[in-house]
Amino acid sequence: MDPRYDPAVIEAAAQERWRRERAFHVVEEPERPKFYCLSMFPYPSGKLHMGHVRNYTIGDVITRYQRMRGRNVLQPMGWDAFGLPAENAAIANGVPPAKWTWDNIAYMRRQLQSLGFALDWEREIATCDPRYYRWNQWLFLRLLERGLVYKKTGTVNWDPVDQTVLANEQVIEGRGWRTGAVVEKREIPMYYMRITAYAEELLAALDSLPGWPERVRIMQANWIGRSEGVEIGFPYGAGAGTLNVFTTRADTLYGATYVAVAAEHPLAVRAAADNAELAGFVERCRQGSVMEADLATLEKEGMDTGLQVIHPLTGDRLPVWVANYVLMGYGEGAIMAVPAHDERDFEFARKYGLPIRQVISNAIEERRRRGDADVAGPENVRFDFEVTLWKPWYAEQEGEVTSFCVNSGPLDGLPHQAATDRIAALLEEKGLGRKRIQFRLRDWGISRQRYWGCPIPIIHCAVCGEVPVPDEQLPVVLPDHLVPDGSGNPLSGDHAFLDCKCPGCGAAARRETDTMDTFVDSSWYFLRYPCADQSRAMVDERTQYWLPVDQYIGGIEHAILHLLYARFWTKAMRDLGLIGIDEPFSNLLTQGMVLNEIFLRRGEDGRITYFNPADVDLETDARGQRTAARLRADRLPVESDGMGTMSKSKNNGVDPQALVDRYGADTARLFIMFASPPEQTLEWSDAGVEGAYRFLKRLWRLAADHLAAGAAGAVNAAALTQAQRDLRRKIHETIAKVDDDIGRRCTFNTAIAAVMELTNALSRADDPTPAGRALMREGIEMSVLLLSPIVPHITDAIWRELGHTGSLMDARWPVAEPGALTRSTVDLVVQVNGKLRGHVAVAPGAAQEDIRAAALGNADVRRFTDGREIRKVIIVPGRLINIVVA
RNA sequence: GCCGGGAUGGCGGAACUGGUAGACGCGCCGGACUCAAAAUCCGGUGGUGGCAACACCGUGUGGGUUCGAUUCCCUCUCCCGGCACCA
Repeated sequence: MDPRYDPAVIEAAAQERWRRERAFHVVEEPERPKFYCLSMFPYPSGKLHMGHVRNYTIGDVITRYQRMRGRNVLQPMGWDAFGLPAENAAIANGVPPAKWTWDNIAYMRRQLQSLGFALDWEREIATCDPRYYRWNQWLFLRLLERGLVYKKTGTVNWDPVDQTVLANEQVIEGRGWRTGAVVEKREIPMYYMRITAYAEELLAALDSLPGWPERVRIMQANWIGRSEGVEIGFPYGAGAGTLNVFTTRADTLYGATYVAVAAEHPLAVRAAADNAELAGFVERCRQGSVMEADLATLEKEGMDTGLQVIHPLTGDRLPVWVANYVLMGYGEGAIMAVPAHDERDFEFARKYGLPIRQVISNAIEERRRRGDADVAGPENVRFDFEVTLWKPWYAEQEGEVTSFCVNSGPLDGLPHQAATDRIAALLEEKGLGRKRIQFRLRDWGISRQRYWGCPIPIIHCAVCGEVPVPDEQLPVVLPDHLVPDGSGNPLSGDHAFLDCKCPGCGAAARRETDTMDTFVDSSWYFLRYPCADQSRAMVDERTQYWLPVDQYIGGIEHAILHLLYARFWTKAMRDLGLIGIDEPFSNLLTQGMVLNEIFLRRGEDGRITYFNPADVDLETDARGQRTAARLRADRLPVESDGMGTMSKSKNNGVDPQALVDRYGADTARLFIMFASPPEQTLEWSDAGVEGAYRFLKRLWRLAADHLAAGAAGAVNAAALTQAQRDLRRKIHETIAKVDDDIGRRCTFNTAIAAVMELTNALSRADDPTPAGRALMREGIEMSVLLLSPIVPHITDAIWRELGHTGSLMDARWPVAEPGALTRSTVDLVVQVNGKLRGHVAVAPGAAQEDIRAAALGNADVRRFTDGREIRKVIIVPGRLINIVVA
């Protein structure tokens, strides 16, 4: 065995053999347990970034582990190939998005292969391939037939200069990214998918996903936002219908002092028609972006419409305001405002001098008011209702402080739920309200006014209207030679695409030029890998075999949208009879982002220049504390701006290719798995990479030194010295630990640390006896097996050097021998008043009395207990004794 | 603004179910090898005090529960992800 570790040679050899043997290609074997291991497919942006390497290494470790456990494992890969960056590249370089995308795919595929991932490339898909996206179109038509796709207007960002729709990302501080023009909101017709039809199931089924992180399920539940409330009609007065609002606090109806509608609400539009000032306000509300984050931080503004509605119970006339904090997209686009008990209404009412009327009180305040001396005191002052100051208890429903209605006629004295029930009954009698469930979730608008996406299969006919493209004419193929220039969709000017015949009447007609949201592409790609070559159907029986995905791995940033849309599509396809599963992903692992330090200099003109950490040298003092950071080129200091996600704009990316070229794929894989647990953010460290490389060199040398000393026999467990038994226990404890860390916990960092501990122990062993040599061989073999999912190339090479002829990838995953794990004594910690004071060694399973006596008799312990009263002795079996003294 | 998450030595992190805080790695210090350096190997390394044995302090802030809290509860601060057209 070559004493020098040469990753370039061994990695190329292993990869070539895997390719020749089609080692990663799998076929359906119904009698074997299957395992579908899926990583989120990449957008082909040009080259891999560290986030990809992390994502796919996690998936590869799980894949190889499950394979060694005997499962039939599918790990596919493909390309989320439609989207905005291809159009941006076209604008910048004049290259057609299709060519740019396919070139990127070819390059990134080679990169993935060089990292040694066990991917079945024979199932590769790209969403920009008509053989894939024709099934987007086909399913769109099926959903259209069932009313799950429909058309209505939606609000978009409009750049008035470029005359084009902008993505949220293209709106910078309310202005268009290219033109700098103030962005407007514009209403345009769009196709929607009726995801809200599945809202109840999408919410309820979260409970059936124990393999998902709690935080993702909570985020999805909050996103769906089911709330039970009451829809209330405020009559316009002259017998002309009602203004409807939805509220979860119908019990505060008597405190409603005004009604507010969104600027887009029909009532606001009507009122603005003959009120110039109001029209101006509504117009101002139309400025700026459509993003909720922007809207939610706006200063609350509003204007009286001059219109009034009638309170359904008191008959009072309430003013109708237009308010920018009322969202058209939620509920009815109108609210009843109860300033006394809603913080936003309170702020608004204070600003515009609208009346505030208390209708909720609480027991403590009421007792104070009646002069109950027991509750009089400074600590209860905060329960005074005060009209100038907001206090959180105003908005309490029922909690520790019992609240109930006041100043509310028939509701007085009732708590929240009873009052809500009463109000609903009273309103229902009058035909002015009913209980209703409202979701925060909105239907999914899928129309995009863009070129580089899947065409929506609709034909516009002057006679027949909007006509679905017949199935036999699918796919509607996107022309691949166009080059967008940033001023609208080039499809609108491409007559070869545009012009067609109406399938209904045969007249000349025009194709729909909107394309689909790229979330559509990614909502079902995992169903297509199993049958990527199937040309006659969207999915087939192979989909049935592989689904659901047993382990899905991807970035936490997809916790809501992508995962919710994919769940919705799965359910919709199930209801079309295409698949037999309810949920697509049984287990979900959400990886954290990859960060790196940001270095910069601020110029005199305030301009910031960013420097790549690879070009910066760090200086430290004698303790290792950072003293300076200097740019290598000019030796002058640069400023650190902390850690941030690797990005082009901050110039703090690390190119995975450079890493692989210098250290090899195994070092890259090892470092990225060792640096932090997968769900946490990962901070890049060049020194850490060196450390990973050093470990692999040590592992290699350990094996080479062992082999150089000649053959070793098998371990005879019955004839070992105490030191040998201890080492053997370490070997088998490591097996148990690594199996648990990889198989159950997915904490690959601690699995690697455990093997490092083992190889450290092996290096120190220095035992030339036959038994010692046999133990060394067992230890090296186990280390190689346990590390093989993480660093498959070096372990494959050592495995062969050890004389094995079969493929390591298909070797049996090791299992700890129970006999090797037993101990003759257990070390217990002794605490006095919770502080560590001593240790005692006892036999496993020693009686409590004996443990107690050993602890109390321990000399280190008696220094702290002698002369003091022993009040209590707590014994935690196998762990510690805590002696409580006075 | 709203929803979700995070904060532990000089640094990344470990401590899994409330039970020895700092595993493993990096960095740093000392030593071996070398003409020398690199590489490699050996030893040390949370802070403060002490010659030492040892003691005290210590898991973002302030409080609480407990025999015992990095872990559970409340408060605050800062950082990160998402907010429906980036993917």
